[in-house]
Amino acid sequence: MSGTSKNSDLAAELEAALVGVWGALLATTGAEADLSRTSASVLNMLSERPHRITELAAAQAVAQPTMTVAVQRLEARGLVTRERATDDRRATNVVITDAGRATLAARHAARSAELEARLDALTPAQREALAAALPALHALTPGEPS
Amino acid sequence: MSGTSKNSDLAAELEAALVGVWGALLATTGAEADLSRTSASVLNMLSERPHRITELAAAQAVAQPTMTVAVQRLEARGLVTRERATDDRRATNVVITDAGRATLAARHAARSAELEARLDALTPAQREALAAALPALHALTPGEPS
DNA sequence: TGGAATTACATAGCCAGTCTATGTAGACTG
DNA sequence: CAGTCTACATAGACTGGCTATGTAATTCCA
Repeated sequence: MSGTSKNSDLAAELEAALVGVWGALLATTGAEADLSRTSASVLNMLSERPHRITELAAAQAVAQPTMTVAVQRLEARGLVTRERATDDRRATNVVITDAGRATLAARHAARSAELEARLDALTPAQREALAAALPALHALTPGEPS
Repeated sequence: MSGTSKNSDLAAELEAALVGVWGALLATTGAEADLSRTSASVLNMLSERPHRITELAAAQAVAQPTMTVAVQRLEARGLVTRERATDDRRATNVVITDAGRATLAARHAARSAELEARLDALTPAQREALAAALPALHALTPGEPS
């Protein structure tokens, strides 16, 4: 029962652990940086290069009108700008602003700090266990490269 | 730089991994079972024993009116019932229904199946690494006992 | 080449879920 | 027994998601 062993057990325990950790992270860092998961993820995409509304909607798995409104909110907060695409005048290029990059950086810093504080409280062995599990965690996420 | 080593690096990588895994789980299992995180967590609490609105609100770290409305929605969907407490007639005991338990079971099954399928695709070594990291993951979550 | 289909986005209306402020009924207390 | 406290409900506002639909630009093809 321990060699072959039940992936379902591991799945259940892992799920519980993930719920706990993620919930704790959300509770502590989600409050300060008042960006929804979708908005934050959009900003992350835009930090690499401009994207169109439709691209963003597809990438975030939300409906296009949802993304239209989300981008409008981001624009109202000065985190992105919209520009008419020159090649296709129906389309809009959404571009991150300096303020957007700053917000993103602050959010990342807050998360890292929070997680780092929790990591500091662990034993070295526990930290090593986490580090050793990182590749496996990544492997659980097919869509995320590298 | 490797013995003492940088928890900030581990924090950053761990955050990225958690975002990925959690996002993937949400994307696949979150759609079907249309329960919010709070509602699901409430049902989970109620599956053990009935609770009062205030207890639920405190446990979920939401305001009491939020929980009142959440319970009303759950009641409208037949997942819980409310009963006047006999000892304190101001208070309400929120009780899970059979439908509520069924919903919970379906949700858990979907999550487990999804995660198990992903685990099956890993190498045994990766699964062992995840199993070994479970205590550390739990330790990252101060609020969650055992 | 001009009308039909398609595409990219916007608008409108709805719902869930969260908040603060406030109301109400029961319980407690001096 | 009057005042206060407690448990919950209601009201109003906001974010963030959805579907259905509208509009303007582009593409396609007969």
